[in-house]
Parts: sequence; structure tokens; C-alpha cells
Amino acid sequence: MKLEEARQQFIQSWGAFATQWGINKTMAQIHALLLVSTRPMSHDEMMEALQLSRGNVNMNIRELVNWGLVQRVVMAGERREFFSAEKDIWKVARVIVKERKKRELEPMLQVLEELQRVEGDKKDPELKAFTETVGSIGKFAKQADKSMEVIMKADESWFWGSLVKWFK
Amino acid sequence: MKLEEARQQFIQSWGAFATQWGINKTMAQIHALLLVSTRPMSHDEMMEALQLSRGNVNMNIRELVNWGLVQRVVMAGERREFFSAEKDIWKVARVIVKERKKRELEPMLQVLEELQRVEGDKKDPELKAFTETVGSIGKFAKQADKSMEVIMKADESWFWGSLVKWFK
DNA sequence: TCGAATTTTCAGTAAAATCTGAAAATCCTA
DNA sequence: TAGGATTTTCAGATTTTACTGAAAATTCGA
Repeated sequence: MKLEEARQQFIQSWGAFATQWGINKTMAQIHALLLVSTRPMSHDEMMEALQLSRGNVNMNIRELVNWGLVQRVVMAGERREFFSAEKDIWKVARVIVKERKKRELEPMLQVLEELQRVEGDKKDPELKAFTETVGSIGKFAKQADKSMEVIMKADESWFWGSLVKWFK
Repeated sequence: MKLEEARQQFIQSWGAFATQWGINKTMAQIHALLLVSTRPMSHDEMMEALQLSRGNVNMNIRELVNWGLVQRVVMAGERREFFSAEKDIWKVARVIVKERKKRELEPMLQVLEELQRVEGDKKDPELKAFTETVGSIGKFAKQADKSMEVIMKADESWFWGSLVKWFK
């Protein structure tokens, strides 16, 4: 496989993979494009490379910047904006974990906590079953939340190192 | 909040949460319904409870059974099929991790491996950058894959126990 | 301050995902 | 093994999500 072909394949696959995880395909493709680009790219270059409209590129780039996966880069003597992606995969993973935790896990935790305050006869088996289930999901989610907290703050080598030891 | 209201809220939220993770909303709602039900349910009961068509319930129940999150239950003296969900959240999580790993992570690993075999001048900075990026994603994904392998096989108390120690 | 370059917005359109419902297939029991 | 009960299928309808492109807003140099 030639480099250009491999790049296309990567962008393609990354997009397909992302949709399965509830991430917009185009956003993932732009991210992939920047990940394998050696230099920052302008809107027009991205439009050309991925055959997207200006509006679409603009929207998704903004989102990527919001997520902290892509940065605006000022190019000397250029008025246009350029963008480049963080290449350190460990940092990328941390950003994603942090953001999804904040946007998805934390709101869920809130709802679960709320639901445990359901009122009624404590001896009612229906009620008991409900609080049991919701409670255990809540407990689990809280543990997951904490784990992510730690992973997020961890240093890469420390993280994998610990994990390797732990696996033995 | 009353029990019925809480149940509805739970089903609702679980569905909304699921969509963010690339899981079909209805599938998640059926799962949620069964999670907070104290007894197995028939197609008709689920249709009624969630206001869904027979076809939709059938499709999504089948998918849940495929995932291993829901089981067919034979009820004495009943010709119709009944279904109930695994309530042990740890088991549920393991099934989900295992399935998503198999369906999504493993195919991605395959693609990444393939992409590292890109041919060309080893000194070309473009090529080097590409293999560098793809290689590090591949390495990361493989680590994640292994971690999940271990978590999947682990026993709950051992898992959280180790994690707690590890956090200190 | 003017105006060309660039970015942003968003109403309308397109594409993708999901759902319906009725017909076909299957499954039981008498 | 006939026939009602139940489950499955899937073409078409609906809903949701994403995209386009042109107009509006903004930015910046002269």
C-alpha cells in the first residue's frame, strides 16, 4: 500500500470507527486528516481533501477545538486560520476520557442519584428491586467515574507500568 | 418521586444516555425496562409499556439476546416467549465490554496493523510521520485491548479491590 | 473608514438510522 | 395435520442527524 492510499484508508476507517462510538463521522475524519498531516491545514485544504462544504468543516473544526483535540495555529504572513491536531495519543485519549466523562457520565450519575430518592413503602418488593438495580448501577458508575479521574491525571508510563504489574 | 414515575425516568434517561454511546435508543429502553422489572415480560407487555411496534420489539429483543444481556425465559403453561435481563451490573458491564471489544476494537486493530505495512522510502518525513502516528495509535489500542481482556475475566471484588489499592 | 478576505450562521435539503405494520413463516396442540 | 397463536421479516414511512451553500457577520490591512 502506498502512503496516499494508506492515509485515505486511515481517514476512512477512523470515521467509520467513530460513528460506532457516537461520534460524528466528519469530525473524526477531520481529526484523522490532521493527525496524519505534517503541517497545519486551512479550511480550504480540508474542504478539498475530504470533499466537504465550508460550513461543515467550520462546524466540525470548532467542535474539535472545543474538545481540545485540535488547535488554531497562526501562520506567519497568513490571514487565514490554520489548524493542527495533538499527536500524542496518550494526551488525545485523556482529553476524550475527560470530555466524555464530563458530558455523559456525570449527568448520568446525577440522574441515578436522583432516582434513588424514590419514595414509597420500603418493604414493597417492587420498590426494593428498583432501588437495588438503580443503586448498583449508580455504585458502578461512580467507581468508573473515579477510575477515569485517576487515569486522566496519570502519566502515561506510570499508567501502563502499573497496569502491566497489575496484570501478572 | 413515585415508583412509576421513577421507572419511566430511568427508562427515558437510559435510552438518552445510550444514544450518546452509539447504542440504539429503543434497545437501551427495552433493556432498562427489563432491568427494573421484577418478572419476565412478553412482547405484548413491552409493546404496551414502551409504545413500540411488534416488529421493533422483536428486532431489539433479538439484538439484546445476541449481546447476552437478555434471556429468553420459559413460563410454565405459557406458549408465548418471555424475557428477563441480567441484573448483576458487573456481569452486564463485562458482557458489554467483551462485545464491543470484539465488534469494534478488534477490527480497528486489524486495520491499524495493516496500515503500518505502508511501503515507501523509510526516510521520507511524510511516511515517517504517518507510521509514527498510526503506530502509536496501534500500540495504544493494543494496550487498551489487553486491559479489557483482563478486566473482562476479572472477578468484581478483585477488580475493585485492586483498583482501590492502585489509586493510593 | 472602506472593502476585500475570511469566518460564521442557519434555513433548507439530503442522508442515515430507525420504526411500523401487515404478510409470511413458524410453532404448537388438539 | 389443520388451524389458531405466536414470531419473524422487510418494504416503505418516519424520524433523526448531518450537510450544503449562500447570506450575514467579522476581521484586518491600507
